[in-house]
Amino acid sequence: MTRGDVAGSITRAAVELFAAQGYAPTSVAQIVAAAGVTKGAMYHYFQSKDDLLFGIYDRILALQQERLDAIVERGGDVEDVLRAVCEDVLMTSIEHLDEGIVFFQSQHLLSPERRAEVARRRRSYHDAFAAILRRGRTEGRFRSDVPEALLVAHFFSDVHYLAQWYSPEGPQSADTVAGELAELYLASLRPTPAVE
Amino acid sequence: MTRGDVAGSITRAAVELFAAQGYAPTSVAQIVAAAGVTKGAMYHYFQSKDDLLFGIYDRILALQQERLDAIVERGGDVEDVLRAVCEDVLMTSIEHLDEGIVFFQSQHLLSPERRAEVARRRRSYHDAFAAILRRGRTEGRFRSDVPEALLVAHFFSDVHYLAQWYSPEGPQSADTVAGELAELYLASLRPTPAVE
Amino acid sequence: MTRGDVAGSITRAAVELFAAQGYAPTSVAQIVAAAGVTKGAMYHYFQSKDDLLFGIYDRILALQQERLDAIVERGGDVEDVLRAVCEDVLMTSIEHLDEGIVFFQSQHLLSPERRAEVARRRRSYHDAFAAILRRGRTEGRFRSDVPEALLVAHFFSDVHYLAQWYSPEGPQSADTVAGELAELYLASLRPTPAVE
Amino acid sequence: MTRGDVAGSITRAAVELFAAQGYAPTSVAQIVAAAGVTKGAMYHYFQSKDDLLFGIYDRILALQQERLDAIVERGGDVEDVLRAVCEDVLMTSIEHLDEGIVFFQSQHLLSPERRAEVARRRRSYHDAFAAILRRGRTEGRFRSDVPEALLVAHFFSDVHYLAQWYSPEGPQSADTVAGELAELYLASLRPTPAVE
DNA sequence: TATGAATGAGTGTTCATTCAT
DNA sequence: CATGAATGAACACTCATTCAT
Repeated sequence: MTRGDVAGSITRAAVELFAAQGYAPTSVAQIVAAAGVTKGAMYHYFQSKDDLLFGIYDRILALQQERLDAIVERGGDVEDVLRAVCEDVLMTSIEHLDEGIVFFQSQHLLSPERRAEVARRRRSYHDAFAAILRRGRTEGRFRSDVPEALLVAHFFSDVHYLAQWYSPEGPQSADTVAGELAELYLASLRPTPAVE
Repeated sequence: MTRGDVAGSITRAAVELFAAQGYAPTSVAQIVAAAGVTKGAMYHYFQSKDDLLFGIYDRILALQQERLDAIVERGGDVEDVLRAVCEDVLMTSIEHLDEGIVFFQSQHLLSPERRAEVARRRRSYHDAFAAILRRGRTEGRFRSDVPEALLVAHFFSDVHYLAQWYSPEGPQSADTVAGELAELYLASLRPTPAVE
Repeated sequence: MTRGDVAGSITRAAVELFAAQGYAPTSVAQIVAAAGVTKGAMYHYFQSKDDLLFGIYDRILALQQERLDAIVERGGDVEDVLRAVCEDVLMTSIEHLDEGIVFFQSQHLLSPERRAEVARRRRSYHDAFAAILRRGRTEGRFRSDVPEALLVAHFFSDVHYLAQWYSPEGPQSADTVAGELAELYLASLRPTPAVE
Repeated sequence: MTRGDVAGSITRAAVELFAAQGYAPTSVAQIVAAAGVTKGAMYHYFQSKDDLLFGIYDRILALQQERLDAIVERGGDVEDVLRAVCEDVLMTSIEHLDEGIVFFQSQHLLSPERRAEVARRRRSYHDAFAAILRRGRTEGRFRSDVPEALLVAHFFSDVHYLAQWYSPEGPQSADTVAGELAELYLASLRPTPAVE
């Protein structure tokens, strides 16, 4: 392994182990053994086990915010933008299933300060998502009879839940699943006929 | 506390602590202190910390299966049945938010045998839910262009996610949220117009 | 089980378990389960786990002292008496192999007072044995060139060791082994030729 | 204590405590206190309390096998060889009385795998001893009217029993006792007169 | 006599982290 | 940069014994 990739291989080993066993039951000894380095080396690159965990959150949050910003930047028809965002988030989540498992399972194990930091960044991410919904509602394209927060939650629940049931080895490809879930979400957003 | 409720008070304390801090970081000492009993007493009623955790799963699984069975038993229009089931599951989940947090966060910490037992019972629960979807599709009431498993996941994702965002102290009542999420779900199930 | 045999069945279960696993690793719960009684019942008949252990020593010591006294009482040629004693001790030990294991393995686990009591009674037992040796030496029948205590130890070592190697399922019967070991012992006692 | 002797001082403390109180009643806390180290240090060098116990067996078994092999290697008159072996085993046992106590008292407390390993090595040690007996019998020097296994047991019973009665503070020196016990053993091995 | 829930001090063991080298 | 011996506080769990019934 080339120098400089030490931190990377430690992070990779950590994600895999945290996803498989959970954060708490995974010992630092297991991580360094899996990464093929010594404890001393790990503590050279990371200040603590918590640091390792936060690093995972940091990467995912940065990645997702960046991708969403890029799509919004491109502009276009609001439904097209939303569909693109949804499919992209879903695809990205499927590509990083392990990180997703860790993300949703271990939030409460972060140190309080870092949990707050993660919450802040997720909120700002959800806000960017909500802004698209708001635009669609203003344009009369999305239903306005349910609270915005609930619509946001309704989408991210699918993202969250992917790791619980989706398997890359299963019959459905990642794009298919991403497309279908996005479609279901958009279907539920369409304004209901006047009578309803 | 009345005599005989020792096991109950231990379980209640455990649910609360597991939900707030996670299973692993919660010590048996904390649980018994919160329940106001001694370690010895706890180990008189439960064989292990894992036993305590499994007890929580056991109760939720039994409760949910029972409620779903009762609604299906009553019969009626398929959409009405499905809406009733969805609202009931969502309401029940809101009433037991702590248990829900524990349920989805700590599955991997159960002993392997018990994890398998939980998986088996959840599968049978999801199967009963899927049977309703199947009936609706046969009757032409629900869309047939996405896999059944994905539709099941699309619903339970909302149930799962409730604990992540819903707060009883928030502006929305439990029934409102349950009604709205059920409505969004049913909206996404309706057959798409021919042109789509 | 008839009333009054409760203590007996507890003792039997205890001997078996102590012999198989040792005193310390055997829990009171195991003993009462094996005996088919409750803890309360056990503590009705025995004051403590130590009491149970001492009961085993008490029975063996009483039995052996009694048998040795009876044989000495009968009198006769000193070598015949000694041979009879040796064979009897060996036979009795084979009949109570489990008790023997417990006896030699768990002495140090008795409470100090009881350990002293056991030591006292063993000493008096060994003294009675030594008295026979002394008579044989006085009569010029046994060698006098080694300390008496060593001759006593040389015999009881065989008794002690039986449980380490003898199996009732093995090829040799109890009497054969008892006879052979007694013979070896007596052979080593015979005065050495003048030249030595 | 010089650095690097940590493991040694732990082992020494353990032998002493195990011999005095038995394995089970001796706590790891007692051992580390006696050795003047912390629990963490102990668990750095030993995987478990059982590991500590097995280490004691391992050393004795290796030492004894080695010494016996060396004596046999030298060759010579069979009775001289046997006497040398017996005296050496007895002397070594007296020099390591504590280890001997632990050896015979705590075998059943080893983990099953390790108990099997100890049994295997003791058997091979006894086999080497039996080979000398066999040679003596073939040469007509030792009696052939009792089973070989019983002759082996008859010797090791004395070794085993030493810790029960011999005290270095007593009147007899180690060599005297070793010499006398070896002599008694050899006396019992000599062929009986023709009439028998 | 007998029960069994309850005690509480104690057990062996783990583990994130530190620090002299 | 990296090591690995050492720390020490915490952990889940056990168990002989008691006592109200």
